Amino acid sequence: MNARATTRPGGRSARVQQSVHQAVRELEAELGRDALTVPLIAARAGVTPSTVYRRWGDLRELLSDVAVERLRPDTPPADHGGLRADLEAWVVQFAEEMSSTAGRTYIRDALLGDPEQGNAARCSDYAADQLKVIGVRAAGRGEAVPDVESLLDVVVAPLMYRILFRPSDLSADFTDHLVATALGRAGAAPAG
Amino acid sequence: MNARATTRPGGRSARVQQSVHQAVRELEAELGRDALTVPLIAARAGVTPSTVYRRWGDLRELLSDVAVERLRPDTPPADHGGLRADLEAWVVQFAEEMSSTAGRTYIRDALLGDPEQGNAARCSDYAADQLKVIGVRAAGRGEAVPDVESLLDVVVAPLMYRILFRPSDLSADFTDHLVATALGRAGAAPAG
DNA sequence: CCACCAGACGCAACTCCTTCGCGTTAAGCT
DNA sequence: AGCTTAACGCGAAGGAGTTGCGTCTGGTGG
Repeated sequence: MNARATTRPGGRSARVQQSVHQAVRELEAELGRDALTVPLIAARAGVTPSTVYRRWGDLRELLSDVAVERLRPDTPPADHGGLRADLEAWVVQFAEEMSSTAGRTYIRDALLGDPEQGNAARCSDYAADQLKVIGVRAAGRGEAVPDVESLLDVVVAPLMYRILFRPSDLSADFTDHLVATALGRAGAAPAG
Repeated sequence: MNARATTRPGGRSARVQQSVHQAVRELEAELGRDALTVPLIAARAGVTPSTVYRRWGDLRELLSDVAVERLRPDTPPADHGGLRADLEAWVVQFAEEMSSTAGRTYIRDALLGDPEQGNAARCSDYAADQLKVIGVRAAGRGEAVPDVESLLDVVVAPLMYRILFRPSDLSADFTDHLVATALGRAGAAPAG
């Protein structure tokens, strides 16, 4: 669950990680993200700051780990009876989560605090997994489904690009346009 | 040139900004990016650390400004006599620059140190400007050109998404596939 | 041309984050 | 049960980040 391979996963190490992560979430809710510091988190978690520094190396890496956890979807995508409906619903929800202030902060934290980019890859895997579930379900209905690769390129990538680089050019029906493009049918005009 | 509007652009302020930016570039080349600190940069620039903190507020915001400068293209896109050739050449060069270690670092810095995301938007504008030049040139030849919006969605976004979130799935001929898709002709299979 | 005003900088002191060495504890293994 | 080693606690030292105050520079109105 941590970016660094916990060579000794049992017992105390797991408890420390658990309590530190929980401390981050609590303090973030109470004081706001900008007020977070390693000594503060360590005190809340009941450990010494040096422990946090040794395990995570940096406040940003710790926040990156926590951010990835919060970006992990907790439920499989909803079933609306058809590929297009499933995709549209999923993209709308995904866009709302990711473009919110909190979502953008989590994305940035996940991207930034991880030199190996393992956490960023995990974020993409979360989306790919969700899309795969939708695809398998549609295939079970006999529908023709685009592969996950192209969905990532055509739907997820443009959405994330706007969230990260062009926040002013993100509108509601842009998501519909993306799904329409992905399914090879003309949809709403690009909303930008 | 700075993210914050320099209310007093003339004279001393401009000199300070100039010397600080140059100090960042020098020290980055000499010691590496991770060794940069505000006091170090300030000493090299011949100013006090408090000046840097007051103007930029943070090391990350300063690095963000410098990163955006380095991401700005210094030359217009090369003319290869046709839209497809121009696009392919530009995408290849863009991909090489952005996916390099230095390029990724600059992108991350630009994204990170800027709460307003103004620097990130400027990065996107750089790419849009280059694409626009290519488009205008092609239109002058009488070629049909896709608009910049769709090029950003179809070419730039998937590329940046892989660079940021899926660094392992980025291959050389992926760029060819992107251009082929953008120009509405089947190209190489997705390389990933 | 001169005086005034405001923003920017230098200086210095203070807070606290960050690092590191060393001793202790606990988890995994035989 | 005993051993090995990774992980944690503790404390000290160094350095980054912050702030108040005085000074200086550059823009502005008389």
